[in-house]
Amino acid sequence: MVRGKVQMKRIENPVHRQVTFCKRRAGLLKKARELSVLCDAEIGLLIISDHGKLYELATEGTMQELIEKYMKSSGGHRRGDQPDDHMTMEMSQNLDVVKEEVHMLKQEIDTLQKCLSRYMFEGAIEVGTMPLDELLLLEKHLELRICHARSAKMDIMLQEMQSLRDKEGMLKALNTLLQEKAQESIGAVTNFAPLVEAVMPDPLTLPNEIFQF
Amino acid sequence: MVRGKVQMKRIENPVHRQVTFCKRRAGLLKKARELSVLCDAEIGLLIISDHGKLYELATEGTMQELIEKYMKSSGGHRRGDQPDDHMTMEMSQNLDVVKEEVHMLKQEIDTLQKCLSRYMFEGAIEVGTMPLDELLLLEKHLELRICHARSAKMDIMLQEMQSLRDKEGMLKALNTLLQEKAQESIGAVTNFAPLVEAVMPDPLTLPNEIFQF
DNA sequence: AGCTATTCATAATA
DNA sequence: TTATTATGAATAGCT
Repeated sequence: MVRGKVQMKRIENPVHRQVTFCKRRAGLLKKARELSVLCDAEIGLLIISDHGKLYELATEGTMQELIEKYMKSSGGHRRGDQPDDHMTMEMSQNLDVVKEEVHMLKQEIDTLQKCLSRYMFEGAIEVGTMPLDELLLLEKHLELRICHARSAKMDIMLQEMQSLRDKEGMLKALNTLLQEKAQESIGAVTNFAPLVEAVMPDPLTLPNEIFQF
Repeated sequence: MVRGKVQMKRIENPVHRQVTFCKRRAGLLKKARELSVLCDAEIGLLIISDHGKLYELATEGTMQELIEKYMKSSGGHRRGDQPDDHMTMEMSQNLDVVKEEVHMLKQEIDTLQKCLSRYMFEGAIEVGTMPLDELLLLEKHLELRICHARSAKMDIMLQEMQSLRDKEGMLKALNTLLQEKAQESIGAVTNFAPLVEAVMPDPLTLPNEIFQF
């Protein structure tokens, strides 16, 4: 059963990965077909597994035809309007530069993801290898953060308490009013119990000491 | 809300169709990216709406590269190609696609960096805006991590204590040995004070209760 | 664009 | 692979 949110990173266990690949591939193909039918869209889907096996879906005609169509609509360039040599060279250089940039960016993302997952999840794993001074620093850092978190929590809870006290005041006023009205209409009848407090002790009027933070 | 099973046929109402197309297209692209990441698969996805608008996804490199790959692995029958023109067109399309990718990657880096700095340093800054449930979760998470850090610290300190006790034992043995030798060589002289303990009380022999954790 | 009540997809497991 | 099932995700119908 699905425990917790699924981590969006490569599944390292090969068996799990294979099973998940099977299932999600089926799901993806199904969704693609559904979108195609429901919304009258043309869809081409290529999936190459990590073992290099190819799966494909083309909702209308063949993949070849779809690729032809793609070439036409995505580029705007057709066979015929040839840019001159200068243009071609410039594009080629741009392409290299941009591809290089993509590579760098991907590396950066990789690093950041590792860092982040270390900070978010693997707190337990690497402390075993840390020297004492770093551990003391980490402990201090965590204590500080927990302090901040608790203080924020406290703020919220105090706000809520205040709002509850406000409600208490309003209810009490209402209570008094109702009591007066009741006594008015009943006249001679005395010792009429308060309407709200007669039912049960109002938790809002309990002493504040019960709030343990 | 979703009433009953969705009929798997073209949605006739153009507005509904457009809305559904948007939503499901986003969902399909997301699922495709997830499959690619989780299972290390290479995926190409082309969607052409009923109005002829093109949407695409290539998880690794460009759509063109993927199509090349597809051509090879699926049979490799192409029509008579004209390498020069084809090459030019491909580069031009590559450039657009790769630039798009750069944009996406930069956004991802931005997100990751924000996340990371939140986790590393700015614990105090954004907790003020977090809802109570997230705060409680954060507190728990931090408590767990501080537990691990403390346990690691404790391990190191216990190891050090053990090593100190070992040293204590060795020194005591040495002390005894020296004392015997001294008594041997001096002979008749009695009440010769132990060599080490005469200088100052050995801190290693103090009771263990001074270690306060 | 957001918001929910639902249906759907799927991770872990066998 | 397939089947099961507890859960997280996706989304249809409305605002």
